[in-house]
Amino acid sequence: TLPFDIDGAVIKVNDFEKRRILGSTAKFPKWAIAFKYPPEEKETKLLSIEVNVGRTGVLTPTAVFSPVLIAGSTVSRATLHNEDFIKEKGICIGDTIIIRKAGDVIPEVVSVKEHIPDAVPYRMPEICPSCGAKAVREDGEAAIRCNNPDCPAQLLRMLIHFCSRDAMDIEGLGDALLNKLVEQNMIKTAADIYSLDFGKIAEMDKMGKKSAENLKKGH
DNA sequence: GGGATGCTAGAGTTCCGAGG
DNA sequence: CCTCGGAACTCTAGCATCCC
Repeated sequence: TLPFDIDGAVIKVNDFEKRRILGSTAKFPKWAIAFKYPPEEKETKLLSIEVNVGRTGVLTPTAVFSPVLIAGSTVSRATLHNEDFIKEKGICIGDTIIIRKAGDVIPEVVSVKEHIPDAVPYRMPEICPSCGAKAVREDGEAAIRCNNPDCPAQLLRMLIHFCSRDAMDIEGLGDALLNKLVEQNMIKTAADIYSLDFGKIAEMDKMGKKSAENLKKGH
């Protein structure tokens, strides 16, 4: 009966002394828990599965589906985590799938509603989509990895991490510019950041001027 | 002012290691 | 064996900032 929308409620122990006794873990109090309403679910068609290479070389499949409006925004992609997740759900390209937004934020593939007549189970690539090296799944692991230390996709991810706020905190050097620098072979290792041609960066990118200034400061 | 880019919040899954 | 903590990875919206 509230005059505004809510997505759930927090249920708490209604006694300060009991709260003190219960305490908390490193992340959450043990005396309160979120109660969320089931998220809105929508049907859509799975168009393709993209495979991305992360910083640690893990190959992560991403579902690309027909855009659907759900929980206030249009969604067209969702992570599929790994090969086991795809097998467990029985996901095939062309399927009608059910998606939702976990916590009203993160797009998630819930299940397959219907297969196309000649559906073929999806198989993860045996080579890295970025560098072409053999992709390996170690015993007992869910992830498939590219172990090539010179893989450009891994290098890019590593650089993004290296420049990020939690690491070297180099303002102005974000995903897009780093992507260009890697594509143009101006960076081959993280250490190359410190021997970049600042003038050239400023020429190739309008944001480059600021990046160059920040890099010089950091240097 | 418009376009490009940087950055953050927020939730869930998986994996790994530590400790009880 | 179980629980916990932390890291990695995924997504979009929306605000801030910068340059032309």
